[in-house]
Amino acid sequence: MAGHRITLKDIARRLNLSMPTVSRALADHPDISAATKDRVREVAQALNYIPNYRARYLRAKHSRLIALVVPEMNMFFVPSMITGINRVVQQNDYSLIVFQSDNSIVQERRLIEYCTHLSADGVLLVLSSETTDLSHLNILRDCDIPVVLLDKTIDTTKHSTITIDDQEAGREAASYLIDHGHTRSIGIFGDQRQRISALRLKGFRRGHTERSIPLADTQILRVTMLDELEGQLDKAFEAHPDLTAIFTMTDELLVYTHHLLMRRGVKIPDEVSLLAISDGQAPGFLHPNVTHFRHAGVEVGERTAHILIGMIEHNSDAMMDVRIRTTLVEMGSVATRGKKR
Amino acid sequence: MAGHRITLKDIARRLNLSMPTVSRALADHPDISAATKDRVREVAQALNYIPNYRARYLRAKHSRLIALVVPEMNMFFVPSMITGINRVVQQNDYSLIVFQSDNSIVQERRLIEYCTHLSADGVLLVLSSETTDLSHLNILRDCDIPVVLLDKTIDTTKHSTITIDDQEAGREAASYLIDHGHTRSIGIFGDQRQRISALRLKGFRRGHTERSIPLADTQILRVTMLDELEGQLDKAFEAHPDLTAIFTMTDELLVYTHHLLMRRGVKIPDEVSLLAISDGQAPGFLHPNVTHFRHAGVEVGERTAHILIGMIEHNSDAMMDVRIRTTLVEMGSVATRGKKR
DNA sequence: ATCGGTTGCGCAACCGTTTGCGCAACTACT
DNA sequence: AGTAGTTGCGCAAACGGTTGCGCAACCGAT
Repeated sequence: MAGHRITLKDIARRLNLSMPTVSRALADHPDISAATKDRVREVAQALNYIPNYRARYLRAKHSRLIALVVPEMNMFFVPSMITGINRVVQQNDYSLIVFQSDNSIVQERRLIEYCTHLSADGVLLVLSSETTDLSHLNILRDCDIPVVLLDKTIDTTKHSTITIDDQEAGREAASYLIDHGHTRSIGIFGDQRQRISALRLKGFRRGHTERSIPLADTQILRVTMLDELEGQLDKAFEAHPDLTAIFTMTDELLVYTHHLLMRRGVKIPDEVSLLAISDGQAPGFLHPNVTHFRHAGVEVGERTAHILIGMIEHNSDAMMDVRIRTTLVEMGSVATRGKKR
Repeated sequence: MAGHRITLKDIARRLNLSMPTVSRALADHPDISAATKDRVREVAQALNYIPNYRARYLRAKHSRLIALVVPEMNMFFVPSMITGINRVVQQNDYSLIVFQSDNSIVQERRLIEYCTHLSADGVLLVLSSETTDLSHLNILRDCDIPVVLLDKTIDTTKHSTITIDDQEAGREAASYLIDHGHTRSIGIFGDQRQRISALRLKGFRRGHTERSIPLADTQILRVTMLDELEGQLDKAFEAHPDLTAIFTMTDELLVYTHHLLMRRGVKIPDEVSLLAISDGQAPGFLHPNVTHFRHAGVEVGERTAHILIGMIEHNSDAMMDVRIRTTLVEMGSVATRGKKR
């Protein structure tokens, strides 16, 4: 029986029926009598019939495929985000197809194009760090494929976007530190060409000015490559012997900063307090646990997938710009200083 | 121009050619003259022609789709494995489609079936923890879809399998500790119903007996749920006040164990040495860094993908059983004790 | 002029499924 | 008996592309 997959035609032949009848029987179409449906189902079962979705969706305009393009699988945000996306996607009978651009704009463009070849019903995109404009998304619009940008974005976007409220998170972090008496902290931020970094820094700054706490430029670390961190941190400690707190903008920065602090023998939070924006996993296994503003990847993924599926199914081209608020999770790495609080 | 995607027919009409000619021109078929090819390509470009892969592969027997089914996206192994798989898959012009079974056998079965609907060319499967037999893979054989099991497997498999050499890794770990003078260590292992746990434990045991070092059953922790770990660890410390080393079987166990040790104020490696089998990421940001037998996810993914693609393209049903050796990465968390070298 | 070979293209079938429409047979109502 | 409505099914086209084969036109060699 091998060498040939059972088709509707086989079933039809076996029952002296026509293909359309078999097709409708399996689809539970009202035109077909109950008796026939039973016979068809029985034979389909016996012959181990497996529908061919490629053929089915060739006729339909949709494919029930959703593509996700991520720059890389880092260990923090992306896996949990995929978990969230996957959950919603599977619930709605779509399949998720994952591509990785390796932070290359060339790859990203190629993959987006590939999505059109596959006739994906929708695209979820986390921009690569090289991406500076969104012209390569035009092809999606030409094909009427909705796209939602996640997490990372750039300024002039004309596309639906889900991010966390980066600026607000930065502001709250600063505010939280100041509330606990930390008037001299340093903030560790990523590549400033990325909007996400710029916004978090902007918020962090604003949090200080709002409370009229000075924030020198030497209190801001801008880390493009992770291996610069150690040197920059050394300098910051030298410039600010009185610093009492450190804020890290991402999980990557957090775990490495934590590691460096331990190596210096710095006691957390007795000597230096530590605060982060995080997905919530790393803070739980670092010691001591780290207080953070949580930015739950699963939830971001779920909401994003919902929005995309909504766009697909209601053919809506409405542009959304959702900003997800972070939530404070106190885990004891920030000590209270001075008279405040 | 919207509302209708350009097809070969459109191009053909525009050039007064037939569809087959256009198709062959774009495929660079030798039967077509260079002049015609140029004209076709030009028009295709101008009209923004996008091939429909569903239609193309309807005729071909293959889909150039590879499905990956994982139980969950934990933060350690899976992301790096996906990175590796993705690299090879993309290099070979396949696409990777990722499903998550949430550690449910029901989901796993459903997803495997779904792979057949999609006519995936091959399936990569990391078994869910609930899976105890492989009968749900028969449907893949019926459809001539090759499958490779990764990382996790069960005993009676009749399928190609890529794992690390779990038993050997366990043995080497024990041996390494003994070499460094640790004759009283405890080993932390996962759910014993999983083959991977049983093998690593078996190896750890053998490593001890080979060197005639006794290993009491109280030196073995079997952790099914992570929250049991703390209690079991307390007991072990009580039962073996002379213990000098701890071995953890996975990254999850490592980070949590590390956390608990820090909380107890245990100095690593001065008071207790720490050794792990790991993907290599966590040991780098824990403090101190952790010596481990590395089990590189990227490499596993790459090799697996290669093997699967080989099976697909050479139609080989040869069964392979590849065991990848781990490599020792010394990061200073294991101290040398006693007279031994 | 005849023949064999090449070049460049079109015809038609095919992949597996869905769907609009038509139609025979049957039922029920006047 | 005639009409109208229903029930259950088949015909054929369509989705968008690929492929085996045929064939006319042209080439150069005999």
